[in-house]
Amino acid sequence: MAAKRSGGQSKQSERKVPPPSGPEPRSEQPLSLERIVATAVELLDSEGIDGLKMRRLADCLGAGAMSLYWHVGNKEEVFDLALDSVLAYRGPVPIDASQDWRGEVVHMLKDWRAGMLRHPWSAALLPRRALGPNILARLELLSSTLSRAGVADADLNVAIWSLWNYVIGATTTRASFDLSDDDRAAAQQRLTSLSQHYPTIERSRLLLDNDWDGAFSKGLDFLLDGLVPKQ
Amino acid sequence: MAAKRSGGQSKQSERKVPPPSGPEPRSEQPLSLERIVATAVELLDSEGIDGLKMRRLADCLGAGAMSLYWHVGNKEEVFDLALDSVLAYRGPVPIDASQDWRGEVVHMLKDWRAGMLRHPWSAALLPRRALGPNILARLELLSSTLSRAGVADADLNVAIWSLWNYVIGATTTRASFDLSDDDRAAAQQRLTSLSQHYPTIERSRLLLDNDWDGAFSKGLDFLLDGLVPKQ
DNA sequence: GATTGACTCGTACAGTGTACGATGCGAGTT
DNA sequence: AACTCGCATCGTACACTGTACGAGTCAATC
Repeated sequence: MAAKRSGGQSKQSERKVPPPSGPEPRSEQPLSLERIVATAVELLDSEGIDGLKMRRLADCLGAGAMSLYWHVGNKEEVFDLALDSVLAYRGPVPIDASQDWRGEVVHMLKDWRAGMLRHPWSAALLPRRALGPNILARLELLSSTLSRAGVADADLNVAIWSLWNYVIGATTTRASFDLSDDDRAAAQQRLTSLSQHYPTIERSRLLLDNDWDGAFSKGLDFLLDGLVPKQ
Repeated sequence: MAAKRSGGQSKQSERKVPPPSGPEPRSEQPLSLERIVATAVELLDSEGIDGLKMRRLADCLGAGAMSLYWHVGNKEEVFDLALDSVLAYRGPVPIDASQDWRGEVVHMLKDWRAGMLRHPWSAALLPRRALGPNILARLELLSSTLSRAGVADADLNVAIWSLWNYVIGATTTRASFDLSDDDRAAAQQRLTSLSQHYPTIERSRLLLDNDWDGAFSKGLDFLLDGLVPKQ
């Protein structure tokens, strides 16, 4: 197991500031990896995953299309960087430190999910990408917390992957099933018209219940119950 | 909650067989939705998700590129059809019927995962697509089985989504992390070089353990333990 | 023979990512 | 001052994509 993508690391270095003349008249400051990634995130937020074109991104930056390729190896790398930039984690309020392991885990995973739903494109991107430093940091936090909570080293692997799977599955699903009301109405109609084939699905209101957050929390509790049985 | 995609349903109907003259000399039988989908699956299997181009698909079928568009609305629809065609489920051997609910659930979910891993592109496709009939059938089976197992209607929703999340997360992860040995070696090296930052990850051999199947089974057991506590 | 409708496909177009090479620029070095 | 050199930018060009459009084929029907 490990991550894909051949480490890119394109050129570029620090640059002399243009003689400090107050806030530039916008869009004339030099290109930089940070600016590129930040703008890519904005673009992804507003236009979605297919809305990110190299030319468009360059336009938003007030640059020529090919200028981006000095800072970035290819479009894929832009995706990688945008994804990891969105997954930074500052940790919980440090008050309840180290007492409540379960609270910490839940907090981090909820924050993870929330962050990805704030940038829905990230959910679709995650499975295909490398493990960036922010993701690894979260996994490390998860590992150490669970270890402190008493999960045996032999089970740690399974525990982490189970939680990972749960979060990934939940966010990708949620991100792609977030519909307009019209869509929802159409889907409801379609489903009831097929209700003789799927009676239990209908009874459970599987596709109609909108309480994604609650479902995520409850399911996470169940999973944690299984992983670390209450003594 | 519901499915995306505006129902397509492109033209096409049954066609008169060319006067039965034994097995055609290959690649001269007429186009059909079935042939298109089957060939698309083959192509996806061998070339991956980016390897499916309309022109290439048409070539493989011995047809002109634009002929496909008589049977199919657009490329997206090809993806939808290929995905659902891969997710049919025949059910378990009917011997142990209805006794062992947990065995049934595990069997279906393992089969689900196995099917998707046989066609790794399907994992990447699933989250973005509509719920086809084969997927809905699996969800219905899951619902009814869990219901029989004693899960309250109020919890059914959470239970189903939890299992869904787990399966989706596990398969997409597995499908995108399936690396060559070289890749794995490189990743191992990279990780150990960062081991001071991620000590617990290293200790748990998170990225190095290759027993995906075992991890999937164990995690699934934990989750089911949480969902339906052993009485 | 004429008409119709199912089906096929060649051509064309508006994009896409990016290879390549020309250009500008600021700092050393001589 | 003239020079080189590395960083950084960008215009042009190319190969390739999905697919709109319309002309073509062919069998069944009138």
